[in-house]
Amino acid sequence: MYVTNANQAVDMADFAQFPTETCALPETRLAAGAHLFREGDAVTRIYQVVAGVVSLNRLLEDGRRQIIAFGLPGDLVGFPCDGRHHTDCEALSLVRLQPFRITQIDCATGDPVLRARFMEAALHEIAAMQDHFMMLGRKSAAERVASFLIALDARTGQDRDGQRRVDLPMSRADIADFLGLTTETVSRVLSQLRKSRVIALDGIHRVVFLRPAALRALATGDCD
Amino acid sequence: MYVTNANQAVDMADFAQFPTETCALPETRLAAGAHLFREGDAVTRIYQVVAGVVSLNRLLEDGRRQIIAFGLPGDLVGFPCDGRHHTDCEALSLVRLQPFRITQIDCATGDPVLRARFMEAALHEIAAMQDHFMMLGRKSAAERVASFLIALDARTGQDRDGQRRVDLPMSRADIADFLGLTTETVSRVLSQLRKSRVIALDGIHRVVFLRPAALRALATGDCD
DNA sequence: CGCGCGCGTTGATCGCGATCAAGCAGCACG
DNA sequence: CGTGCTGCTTGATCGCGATCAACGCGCGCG
Repeated sequence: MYVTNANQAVDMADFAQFPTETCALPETRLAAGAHLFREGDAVTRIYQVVAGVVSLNRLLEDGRRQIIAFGLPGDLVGFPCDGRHHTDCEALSLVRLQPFRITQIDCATGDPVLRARFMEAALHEIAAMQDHFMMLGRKSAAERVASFLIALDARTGQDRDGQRRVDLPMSRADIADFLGLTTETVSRVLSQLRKSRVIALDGIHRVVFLRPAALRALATGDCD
Repeated sequence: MYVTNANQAVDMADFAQFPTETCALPETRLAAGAHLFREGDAVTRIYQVVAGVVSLNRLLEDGRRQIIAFGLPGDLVGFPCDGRHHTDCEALSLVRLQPFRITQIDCATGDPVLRARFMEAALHEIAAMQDHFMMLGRKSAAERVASFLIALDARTGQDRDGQRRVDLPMSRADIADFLGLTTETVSRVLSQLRKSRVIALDGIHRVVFLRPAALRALATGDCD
């Protein structure tokens, strides 16, 4: 499920473990920057991300962008509504995808086990989006960035030398558009966290958690 | 389909038209201010709002509140995630509700038609939330209020003397918590729209659209 | 009728994050 | 090796919406 908070970190990877007979469609690849689908497109497939990262975007006429969710390995993307996609989906890196025919989801026909999984994924996505709402509507810039790092850590964080490390596979602009901020503000908050020894930056795209408790307190607003 | 934008205004009222045998549960009522369920509660029922309005809320430890959605007549509320509710649900007025057993939704057992309706409702909710994201992340205060009025009009607006009218069944504080603003800002924006003759206020809880086109332009940011 | 209370409105000020701008680091290219 | 480009960082300033405060209005109640 989508990058939003820790309790969403249910492992969906077993989706891919369905026998290929039920999948019936070969894995596809997408280069960084390419679009998997766009808002308004008719939905014929839904996809499970096998490797890489995608973003689900909404655009306003004047160019303002909001990233609804990042799709990480295990996530399902492409939920239809009235047969149409309601976001753009863009690859942020080289992405491998397992497609499923939308007809396999329809209630009349289709595989009941796959359908149940699909339902479960949709309900998890709703819960994940609810956390994201709190972030966008009520949290400060620092709280948003801290929440984001913690959510990403819960999904893809690694242990190394007893410290948590997390890769940021997306640009600062992508993070900003996800959090409802600007790239400048994201950069400033990360610098501030670095200066106060809460995190360290190991290159642009890797964060080391030096004081995870402080980060967690910041994320939930308990720091006052 | 929660109050979010016009293209969500699919009529869900036919949910209630299922023969009572499939419902099997009697309609319930809830007084204004009472809670239907709270975050963390085990999910045994989902509910369709028959009359009145409910809000789905998230709270932060320090009291900050975000309203995820308003549940208007026809809407389904109480989507489970891992068997738990992930929001509070509070009645904003006297509410009538049609409960459904969650077991009727499970894939193994349960009514397939009801299950398909439930799936459709969940997918619509996802799409509606995506619009709300753009609102919270990227729109100005005036754009948020205008978008809200237009979305509410699409759901519950009335024609009267050739003018659209819409009731606001919730308080200014509820609107503010839905839009990620403060009550003062909501009040100021409404006053501004009134002074510029875009809307008129017929009492505290009713808005008349004087210049719907201007309101629509404001909502989408086309006014520049 | 007087009073208190909750909710909404309006005004004054503050501060966070956006905006505008400059500089820097990494990297592909000839 | 130099050059240009792109993405990230940092600084200076601005403005929107939050905050703090006062007031008005409707309404229930003694």
